[in-house]
Amino acid sequence: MGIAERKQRHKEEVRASILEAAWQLVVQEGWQALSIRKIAEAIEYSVPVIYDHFANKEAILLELTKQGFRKLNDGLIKAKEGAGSPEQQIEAMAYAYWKFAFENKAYYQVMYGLGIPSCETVNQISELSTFSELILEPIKELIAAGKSPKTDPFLKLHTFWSMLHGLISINMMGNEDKEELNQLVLQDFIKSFVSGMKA
Amino acid sequence: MGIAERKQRHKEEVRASILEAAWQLVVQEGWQALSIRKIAEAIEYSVPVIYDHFANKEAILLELTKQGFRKLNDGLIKAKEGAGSPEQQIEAMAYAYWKFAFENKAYYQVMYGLGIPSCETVNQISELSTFSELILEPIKELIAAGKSPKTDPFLKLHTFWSMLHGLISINMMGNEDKEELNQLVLQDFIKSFVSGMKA
DNA sequence: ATAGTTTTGCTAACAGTGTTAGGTAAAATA
DNA sequence: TATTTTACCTAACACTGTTAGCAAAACTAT
Repeated sequence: MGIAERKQRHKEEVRASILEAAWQLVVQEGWQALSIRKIAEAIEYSVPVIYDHFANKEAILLELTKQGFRKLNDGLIKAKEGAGSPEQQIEAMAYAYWKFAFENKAYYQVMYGLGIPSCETVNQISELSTFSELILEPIKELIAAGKSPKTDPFLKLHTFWSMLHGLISINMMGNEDKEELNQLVLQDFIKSFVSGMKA
Repeated sequence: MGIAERKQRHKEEVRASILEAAWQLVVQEGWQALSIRKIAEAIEYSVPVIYDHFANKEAILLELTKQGFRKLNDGLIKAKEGAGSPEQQIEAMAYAYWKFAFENKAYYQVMYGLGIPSCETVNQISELSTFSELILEPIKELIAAGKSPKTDPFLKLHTFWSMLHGLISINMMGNEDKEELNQLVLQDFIKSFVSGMKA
């Protein structure tokens, strides 16, 4: 009965090739230029085949965002593991986040930014991000060791993430001449964020 | 020779009606649903007439973003004028910025967010924002009055804006149940931002 | 091996998009 | 009144996402 399994395997291959082709197109031409027909041409199948694997174009984008979040999370986990103190952990993760965004601009733009995914889609996604859990721990440690142990860690988490996201998204839309400045801003922010919890 | 002027006036009326119809559609159905044909129908003209007034769809969006920036700047100026000390000015402008974003979600999404305008377009836009000039002054005052007068005001400006933008854009994509939290984050941030410059 | 059934993949279409070429009728000018 | 300019529209082109319906291939059962 290896037939069914071979078919299954083939089906998954096609599905994977759709995602791969889609990703290639997004990287090469930007997500705006992504089209079902181009994907079909790339995988050497006709258009309707794609709809046997994905309900619609948005589902493909959603899958790519999931890939992006997985990759981001991997990077964050590694950064955290490689760091020692809570401060260093936070700093390392901030840099990892920053690095991911700029080494994978296409991913980041699909993950946030573009208005394409509907609201429900975004909510599904945000659950995927383990960023919260990863960074909440060192934040709590820092607060506990500081002089204001009543500080709300969720508040700080939210501040941290917002700042990081804002810095990245502002940097992504155009101003490529100010990268050094933003490096400084990132450093400045991390420093003041950390010291703000100690005090 | 009032004929030419009457014609001119009429042309401007049509142009204005295009922008108004476009704006209506963006507000009602979101910017994704905006189409040239819908605009044409709304203004009761045929499609090509629109191209007598705008080079392409993007030019219409660009004009809307300009309107948005004008409105935002007006709000910021008023907020600044109504405030006293540098701290209060910064706080008032942050709230004005926040308020604008959520009372004019469509504007804010066209101004930032959506990947539609090309990079050149965005660069044209960012010059329009007088946010920098407005907020730089109280930042400088605050730094001068503080204990670290060597602090780079541009750095602080950048930090401030990034944070604000990040907070808003994260809040805009979905999580409408956490508005109170984000209000707190905004307060928390402003506080730590201001005190960070005094120290 | 043959008949029937499921799966697989295609062509072609629908409805929508931005954009433009080309023509007509009205208006202004001579 | 004749001519030129302007205003405007119809129709098309080249795309987009999506789907209905059909032909051929592959598998199953007799």
